[in-house]
Amino acid sequence: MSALNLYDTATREVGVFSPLKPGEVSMYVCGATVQGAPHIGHVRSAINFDILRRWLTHSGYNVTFIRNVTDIDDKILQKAPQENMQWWALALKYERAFTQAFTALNVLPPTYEPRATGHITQMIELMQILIDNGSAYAPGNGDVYLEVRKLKRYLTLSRQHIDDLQPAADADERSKKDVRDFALWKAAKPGEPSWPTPWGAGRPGWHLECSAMAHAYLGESFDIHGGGLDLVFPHHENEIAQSEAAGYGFAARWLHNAWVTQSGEKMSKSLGNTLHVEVILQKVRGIELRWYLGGAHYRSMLEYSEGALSESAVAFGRIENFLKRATEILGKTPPISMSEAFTDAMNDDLAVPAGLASISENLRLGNQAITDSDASAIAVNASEIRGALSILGCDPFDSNFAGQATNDLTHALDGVIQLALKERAAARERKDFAASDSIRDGLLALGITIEDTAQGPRWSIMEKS
RNA sequence: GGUCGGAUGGCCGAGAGGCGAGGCAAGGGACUGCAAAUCCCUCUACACGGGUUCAAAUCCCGUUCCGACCUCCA
Repeated sequence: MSALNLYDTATREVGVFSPLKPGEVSMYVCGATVQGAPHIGHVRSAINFDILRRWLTHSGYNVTFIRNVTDIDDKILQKAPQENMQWWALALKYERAFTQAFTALNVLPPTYEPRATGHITQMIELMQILIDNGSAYAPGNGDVYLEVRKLKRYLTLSRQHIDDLQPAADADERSKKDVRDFALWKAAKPGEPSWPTPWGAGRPGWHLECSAMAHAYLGESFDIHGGGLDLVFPHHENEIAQSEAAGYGFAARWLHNAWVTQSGEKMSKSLGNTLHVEVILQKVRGIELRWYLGGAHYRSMLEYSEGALSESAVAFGRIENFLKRATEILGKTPPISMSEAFTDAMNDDLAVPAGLASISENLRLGNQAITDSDASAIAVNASEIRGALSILGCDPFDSNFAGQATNDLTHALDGVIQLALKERAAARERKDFAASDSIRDGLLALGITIEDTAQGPRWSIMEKS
């Protein structure tokens, strides 16, 4: 079996993944700033890292997966009065919206999901270390800054040079020693929430929380730090700066997912071209949206289009249909197994598109096996498809997606349809095709499709398109 | 100005020196009373101009166009 290779943003190379501790993987992924409803770009990121996590777990690692929630920041404070809410109520409202979206898309809950506001103590401890060792300074107005010129190295992840950066818009901060210095802690303005610190009351700067929380749950060094490509600078650079200045090793490997775009442009709140998960889920099922978003390579931009989404949903339906038929023929849910082709694809920096090609091959062979009534070939291909789908988080047998499959109503419905099919069979027997077709058309009008197979007619309920 | 990504067939989307990933659509065929589903076959590529090489979509140089980040972002 091939070994897992992963890209590293820091080296810009794909290399063999070997964890710091054998058998254990520690992962920190930057989660949402809960200031609005999740759009499909947000959940794409979550899905990408969920696939990585599932693959690591499948590969035998014990994965500790931390994904934070940023529940205090400028935008949250700014939006709260607009929605006529307390900032903390707004934050929790959108945190729930994210959780709901993740559940609908079968994103596994993280091992732990720390909130920034719950880790002020750890942030103060970190700032104390940074001030004590001279890396940070408090000018006395309640702010605390990291002095970037003192760092041994800075901007190595994004490979920029400090003097080449465009001057910041807020460069007129007089209390900063250098305009590039960034805030660890922001002094509270009147009416803003604040927490007391030795340097004055205020609230966390954006970057500090991730350094503090990664340290709290994963220690001084951990295996993988992930997030969206747009976090490379400044967020991740500043996390590195804080953590390394404190003497920590921090992340051994950096993974960044690319964006969902529309007309070539990144989906973002400021552009107003966002597509909320909630809205898309009125068009396709969660499992289909996940199949679409997870199908692109995580480092490739995914150009959203409604056509591509619905095409993708149809393609997924074909796979589901095969699994359903295979299950009927085998008389049991096919067990999960992993094909070599899919394994190799995933080990090659999570080459999901190559993995999809292997699923297509399984599907073709599986359908052929149904035609040939070759039960063992049906079983092999169904199991391998299920195995691949389970890693992609799109296993239709997954209890997160099941539920709607079998219940008393379906059972009753089956009985009713069987009655109709019996009438239809009789009509076909006497070559009264007008009658048999009117039964089929009648069922179709109710959203029930009839297919005649070698094993007899089978029915299914049409999915919403 | 600095840093970085991209341009592949009608469409979507991989690949990163040699065998044309895969899917959708299209055309043909098999199966079927007809459908549906499924299978088989066929077809169309690497933005442009140079170069390196026995061999370039892939490497190098240049050009054009698109996009991202430069302290709000997944």
